Amino acid sequence: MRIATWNINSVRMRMDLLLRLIDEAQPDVVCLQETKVVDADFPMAPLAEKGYAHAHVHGMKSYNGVAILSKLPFASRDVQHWCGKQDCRHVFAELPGGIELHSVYIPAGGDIPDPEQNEKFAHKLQFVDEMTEWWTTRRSPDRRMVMVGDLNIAPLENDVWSHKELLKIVSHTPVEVAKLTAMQASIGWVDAVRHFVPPTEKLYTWWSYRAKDWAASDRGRRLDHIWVTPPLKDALTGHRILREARGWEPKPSDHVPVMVDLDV
DNA sequence: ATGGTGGGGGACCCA
Repeated sequence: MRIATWNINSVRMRMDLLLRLIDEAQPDVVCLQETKVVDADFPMAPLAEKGYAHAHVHGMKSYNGVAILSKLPFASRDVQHWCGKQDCRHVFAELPGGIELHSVYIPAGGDIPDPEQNEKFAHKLQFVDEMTEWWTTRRSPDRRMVMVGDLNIAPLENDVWSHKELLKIVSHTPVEVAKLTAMQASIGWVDAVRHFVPPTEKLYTWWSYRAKDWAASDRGRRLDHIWVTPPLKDALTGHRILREARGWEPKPSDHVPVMVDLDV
C-alpha cells in the first residue's frame, strides 16, 4: 500500500499537479492539507476517473481543509476538532486491514514564538497538547495506524537548513519540538521517513515561496511527516520525498509530496 | 532588521 501526503495549497488551483502526482507515483491513498475548498466544491470527478472512488473531504471557505482520497474503500470515516474550533484540520478513516489513517494539518503558529504575545502560537501548542492527550487516552499503541500531514514542526537538527539560525523561528523552536516529540512518544509513533533516512542527513519537504531561487539556496524545512504505530514498523518497505515537485510548472505548492510503502 | 511570494476573495487574512 502506497500512501502519499501533500500540502497542496489549494486543490482547485493545483488539480493538474495532483493528477501529475497520481500519474507519476501511483499512490493507493492520497492525503491532502490546505485544500481551501468547501466539500460541495471539491473537484471529485477527475479523481474518480483516476480510480479514487473513495473520498473523505473536510473543508471550509478560504482556509485549511484536509482530505483522504483512496482507491481502497473505507470501513469507517470521521472528523476530529481541536481547541474548541471548527477549522477542518483532521480527518481519519479505516482502510482495509483495519488500518486507521489520519490526515492532519497542525496550525502554522504565526511569526512570534511566544504564546503570551501570539495567540496563533498558543493555539499551535495547545493543538499538539490536546492531540497528545487524545492518542494517549483514545488510542492504543497496539492498533495499526498511520498519521500523515503538515505538522508545521521540523523536529530534528537536520530537518532544517540551519539548526542554529532557526532556534527562534516558529516551526523549530525548542518548545514546539518538545511537544511534538512528546506526541510521538505518547503511543510510540515511528517516524516512517527517518526510519529510512539517518538523522545525520538533511531532509526537507518545504521551501519558502519568498526565496529568489529555492533550489540554489536550498533553505528548506521538513514540516510534512508520516508516522506509523509499532505494529506497522516492519511493514515499511520504502519512502519517497518528491523534491522535484517544488519546481512543477506553472505554479508549484511550497510543500512537496511525501510517500511511504507498506507491505500489508 | 527587513522584505521577499503565494492563495483566497474582493479588504485583508493566512501561510
